[in-house]
Amino acid sequence: MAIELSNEQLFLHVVEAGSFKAAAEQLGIDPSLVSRRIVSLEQRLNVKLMTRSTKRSYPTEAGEQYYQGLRKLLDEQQALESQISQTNEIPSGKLRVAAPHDFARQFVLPVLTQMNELYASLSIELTLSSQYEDLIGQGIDVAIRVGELPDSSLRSKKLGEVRRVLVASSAYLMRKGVPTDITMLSEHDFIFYSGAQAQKPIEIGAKSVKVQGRFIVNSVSALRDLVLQGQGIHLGPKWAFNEALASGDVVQLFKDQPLKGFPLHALYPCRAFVPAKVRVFIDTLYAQCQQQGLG
Amino acid sequence: MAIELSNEQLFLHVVEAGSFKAAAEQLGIDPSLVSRRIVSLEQRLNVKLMTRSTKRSYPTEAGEQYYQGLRKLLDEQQALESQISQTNEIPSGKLRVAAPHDFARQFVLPVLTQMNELYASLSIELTLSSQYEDLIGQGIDVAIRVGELPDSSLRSKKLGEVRRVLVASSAYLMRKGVPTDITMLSEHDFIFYSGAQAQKPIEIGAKSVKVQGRFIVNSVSALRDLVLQGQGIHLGPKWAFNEALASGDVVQLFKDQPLKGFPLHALYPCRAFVPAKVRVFIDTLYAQCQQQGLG
DNA sequence: ACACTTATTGCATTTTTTGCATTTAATAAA
DNA sequence: TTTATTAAATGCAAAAAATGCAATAAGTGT
Repeated sequence: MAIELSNEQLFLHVVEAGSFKAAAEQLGIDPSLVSRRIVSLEQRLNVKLMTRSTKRSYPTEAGEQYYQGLRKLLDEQQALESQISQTNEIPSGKLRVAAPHDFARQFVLPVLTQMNELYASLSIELTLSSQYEDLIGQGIDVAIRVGELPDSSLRSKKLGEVRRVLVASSAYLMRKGVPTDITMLSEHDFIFYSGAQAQKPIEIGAKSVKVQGRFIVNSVSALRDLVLQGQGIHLGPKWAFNEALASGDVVQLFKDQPLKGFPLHALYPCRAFVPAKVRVFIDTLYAQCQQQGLG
Repeated sequence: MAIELSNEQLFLHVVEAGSFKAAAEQLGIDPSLVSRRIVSLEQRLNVKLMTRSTKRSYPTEAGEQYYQGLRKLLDEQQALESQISQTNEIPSGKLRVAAPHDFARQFVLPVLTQMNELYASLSIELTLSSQYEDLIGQGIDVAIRVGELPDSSLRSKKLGEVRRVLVASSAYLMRKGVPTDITMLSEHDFIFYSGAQAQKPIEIGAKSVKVQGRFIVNSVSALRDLVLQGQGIHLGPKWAFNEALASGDVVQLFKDQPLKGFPLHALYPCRAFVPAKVRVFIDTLYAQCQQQGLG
């Protein structure tokens, strides 16, 4: 069986498969061929790319660098070729997404599972994290970010606006009383999401009020649990509380007063040709966000 | 003789050589081989890349797109490989520079001739123009820009600051009188460079004065000729008048008053790995600018 | 229409690629 | 330390491809 891959593409497979043999099996070729071609690549570059061992073969430092760079370049080349050959580009290869945990569960996962079903030759790696500042450039294709954008040399597409709500459980309000004026908030127990916004004064309309609380948690779902348990008032993303609001478990305070929302962005590397997998993912996620009320 | 080029690289050669035969001769291979490999590439992409003819063969529209994209990607891959293999990267391939005419003659050309002598496998294409807004992305590797940067998705490196001087010939001043106060400038004949700055009030120190004139020219050297011929006062880049000032043909007015300069930038596409040819060019040009008093 | 140049095709040859069987090397268990 | 196990490298022969030469076809300019 002939091989239709270049040595460089084969190298990517080997790194991702974790061993020469695994790569050979996935591609239906002889392991010796994999070995020979990697050696040939190493000789051309005059650098050892893989550290061989029985259990697993790892890329060397140079190999890791080469892998990261090549993956982008070859993805981009594929995008270019799809474009010029007027082929409907089909997402393929490995799509690596980084997103905040709770947002991802609600918005990203459905998109990824849909893409997974739709495109047979696509594999997916989802990194859930709240700390992925500089993950791009380390192999992440798309990162989702809530809040103002930092500088960065990345491209961005605005997916929508995260509206925020001030919520508390009816049990809590029963116990502590319903604040009828914004200034009354300072007398209440607050629950904060960690990060820049935590413990900052809350701005509602033109007014600003300093609030207090003892819980700071970096998980939206954990915060929702705390709210439902009546631990206090929380200023959080509307999407996380839609259900609880509908069921009446949670009450929205100052419903008619405007609260500043957060912009929501997809960040991806700046390149001339954006691979289909990235484009389709962002487009689908955008549609998803619009549809679910993050317009 | 074996060929060490991929079909894609060969395609770049063919486009640049202008015909299959020329490419074959440059590479020391048979023209039939060139033909076959281009056909093979066309079949893989399912698109006709070249329009064949006897005298010259041109890329089709798809071919042109593919050429532009590939050139960048392969340059970048080469930069990546040089980096990981710790090879001192040697500038090679085609370096395409766009720069304003007169600035290029004084600053860019020396750098390019030096690079041309230093690097045997480098070829150079210099586009002299004052209108090259969006040339990058159309095959230009580096563009030089005087003045404030527009937005753009390009990377930039500040090369220096173009200091400006207010100059006139002694003959002109003899005839029209030497302005001793800034407000007196409004009574003089001015010569303008075309563009945004033309005919705008001149700001010297804290003062601003509206000036008049009938010449607007988009050439620094032509403007210098006009100044030398005593046609009027000109606010122009200092570097263009250094010689004339030293020889006394031209007199600098309000020498001790600060005049706002223009920033000078090199713009180049945003990519993960900047090819050696681009890096070396910018670095050398930077040194050149610093040395010639554009710090 | 003719001369001339370039691209393409047929074919024989050389070179490279590939898989199988085997050897070598490395890790893990006894 | 020895042994069992698994992966990577190597020798070799078969298969596939890449290549150059010579001949043909196609396009350009006179």
